[in-house]
Amino acid sequence: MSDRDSGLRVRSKIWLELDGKPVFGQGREDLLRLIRETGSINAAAREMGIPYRKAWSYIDAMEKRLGFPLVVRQKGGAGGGESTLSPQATALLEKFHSLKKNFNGMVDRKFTRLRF
Amino acid sequence: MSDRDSGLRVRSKIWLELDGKPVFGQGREDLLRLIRETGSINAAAREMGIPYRKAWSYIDAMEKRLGFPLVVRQKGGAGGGESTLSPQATALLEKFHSLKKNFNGMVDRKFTRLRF
DNA sequence: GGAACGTTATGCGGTTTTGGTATAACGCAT
DNA sequence: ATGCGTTATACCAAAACCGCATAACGTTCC
Repeated sequence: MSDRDSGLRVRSKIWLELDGKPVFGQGREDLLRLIRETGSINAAAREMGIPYRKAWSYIDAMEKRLGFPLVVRQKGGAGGGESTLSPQATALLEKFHSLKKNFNGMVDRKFTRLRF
Repeated sequence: MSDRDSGLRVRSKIWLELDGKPVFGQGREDLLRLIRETGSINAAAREMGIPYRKAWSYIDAMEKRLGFPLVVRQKGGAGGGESTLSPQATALLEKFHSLKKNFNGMVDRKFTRLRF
């Protein structure tokens, strides 16, 4: 190592775009995953530490861009309502997880250790 | 190919952080490079299609976080003034370029071609 | 020596985007 | 019917953004 560590760290991320606009990334993956676990948009938002409003607008924006439903919502009913993932959302989650896993592994091995 | 192309594209980027805060990435690299080429913050901003104000605040923020000068400015003088890159900025540019080249090559080969 | 010029540097309103709170709608259980 | 907790939306505040305007500066030209 000829370079002294200056504290600069290399970071990177991967996401999905549609027509040049971001549509799915780390934060959205976490959100969908928590909705699947908790069965509630509200609970998922709380657990992520973001306001419900933000979680809802995330979902709304994703669905509008993708053109198919990600979260099937039921308002009212037992417990006030609930939300589950659509089959397409589950599939997307699975594929993105695999993609991210490969990406992170590659990046960690080759780049993240670098110092400037 | 079992999947039909839905238009979703995989994208990724790499950048540098200091204390968990982003400090240098693609946009800043372009900016510094254009300043080196044109010898002017103003001209660089124009060429990037961003307001001078924004370019200036980019540089200011970077320098404050890094703790050393990136752009040596001279206001007044022949042509009204000029700006050149500090040796440290040139070094940073070179290192980041190399890093990005490796990163992009790897990503293009392994991920960008994927379709969802 | 003085005015002009183009650049750096900074301030200021108006505009748009984002965030958070408050409120309505809903439907099962009691 | 009433209560409850959720989804959904309206509304206002806060923050980021943009463009314009202005000042400071030093060489060049007259």
